[in-house]
Amino acid sequence: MLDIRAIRNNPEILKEAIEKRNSKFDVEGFLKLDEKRRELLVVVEQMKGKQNADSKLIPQYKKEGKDVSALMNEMKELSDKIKEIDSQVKDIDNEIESELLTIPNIPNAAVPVGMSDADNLEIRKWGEPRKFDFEPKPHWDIGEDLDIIDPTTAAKVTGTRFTFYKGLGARLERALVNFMLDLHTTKHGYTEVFPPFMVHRNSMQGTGQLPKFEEDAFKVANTEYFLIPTAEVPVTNMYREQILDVKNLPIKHAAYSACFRAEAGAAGRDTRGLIRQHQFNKVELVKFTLPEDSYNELEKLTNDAEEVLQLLGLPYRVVRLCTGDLGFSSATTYDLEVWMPSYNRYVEISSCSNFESFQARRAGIRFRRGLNEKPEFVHTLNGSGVAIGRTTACILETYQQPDGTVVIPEILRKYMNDLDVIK
RNA sequence: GGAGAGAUGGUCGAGUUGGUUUAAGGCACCGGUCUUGAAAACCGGCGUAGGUGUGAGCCUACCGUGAGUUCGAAUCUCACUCUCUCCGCCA
Repeated sequence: MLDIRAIRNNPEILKEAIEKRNSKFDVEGFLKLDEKRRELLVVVEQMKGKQNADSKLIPQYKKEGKDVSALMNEMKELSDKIKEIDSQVKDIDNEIESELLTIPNIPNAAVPVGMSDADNLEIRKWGEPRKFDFEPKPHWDIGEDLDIIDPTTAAKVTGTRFTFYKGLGARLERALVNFMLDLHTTKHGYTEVFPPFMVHRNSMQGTGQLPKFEEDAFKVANTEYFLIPTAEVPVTNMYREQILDVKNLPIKHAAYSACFRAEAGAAGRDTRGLIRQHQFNKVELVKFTLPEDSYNELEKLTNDAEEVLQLLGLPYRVVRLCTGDLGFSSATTYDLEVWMPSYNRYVEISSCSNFESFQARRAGIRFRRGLNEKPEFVHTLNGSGVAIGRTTACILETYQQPDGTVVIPEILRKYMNDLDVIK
């Protein structure tokens, strides 16, 4: 959510941001509404002032034995008028609030202007995609041949875009979770949390999934709960409606969770394999920082995620998302894209974003610089560190051998009983 | 799921025959006086949000959330949420 005063004082910035994002919003109409609200407020607050003052006279007059019926009548009339204007103000407030919730964040000035992912800017590359001297298989064939990934049974039990991991496949998935959590908690200084996998509506609104993108989420029937699309939601909302102690900043959390996404609108895309599932595993990194530190912390967070891929020996590149590809809540996003042999291109495996105060304002996450200072909004950041299912897919493809077996990356072996090959 | 108790500013806590409570008071915290320094004591300050004004300031709202009664609600009514205690069920 943006600061309404900032919009009022500088509407051009918002108009420009909306256009760059290739989005739509009636800024002028919004400002008119805001103006109308303030006009009404001036009137009604003055009336309330009179009401407060006059109502003090009533007990006084009564004590003096005066007749108060005329005054009472007068005040009844005033009260009715106040109620009427109050309800108008309330309607406008609700409208302003719901419009504010649909305005996307303002991209940082360094974000390249563009229409789609084709306009994203490559920042750096790490590693060389492997050259195969045999015909490499996609991970879904490797998984089926080794009997470690089984979407067919999942389709029978649940439906499409779900999978069973079996045997060493399940073990590999679990090894990756442990490896990533260990790396981030011991070497990078994040505190581990294990969050609820369902949250209520306000939390979804706090991080920006609602109200605009409800069709992307799974809602649990007969409850007001949503399955989390990412651990970002529960972990960021841990501190909602709270004033944080500046001494504790930055707060850094690493969280494993299953993630649930309806993937509405993705029909026909990535239908095979682990790339696009309704349920997948992810280790997420979340930070709460001082406003002046957030961009520096974004670099560090991105590096923390990159190290996962480096240690696993998976070639990747870092791109800076352009305005047209940037997520609704984000001011700046780096995507990590890992080389996926079956796709013959880089595929997103992590998304590291600085939301600045956008989520903090929605969720009411603040800090105070000093005891008598005004509370300010923190900056929130998060990034995948990294998506597990896509990592599994990439390992199977990258480390496959001509005989159909898969070499386990060195760093994972201690998480897999020192096994070196899946066969 | 059943029964009961509760929810007031950073924290503790008063206020519930509706009207000088204008949310008292304590603690914590901040500034000052005193002191070699500190403590104590004393004096002053100290919630959030919105509006308005060049400005000191002024006004309005907020006592878990949302409706309602009333000229007037922290206080009365209704619904809901959450917390605690006990019982039941359960991994």
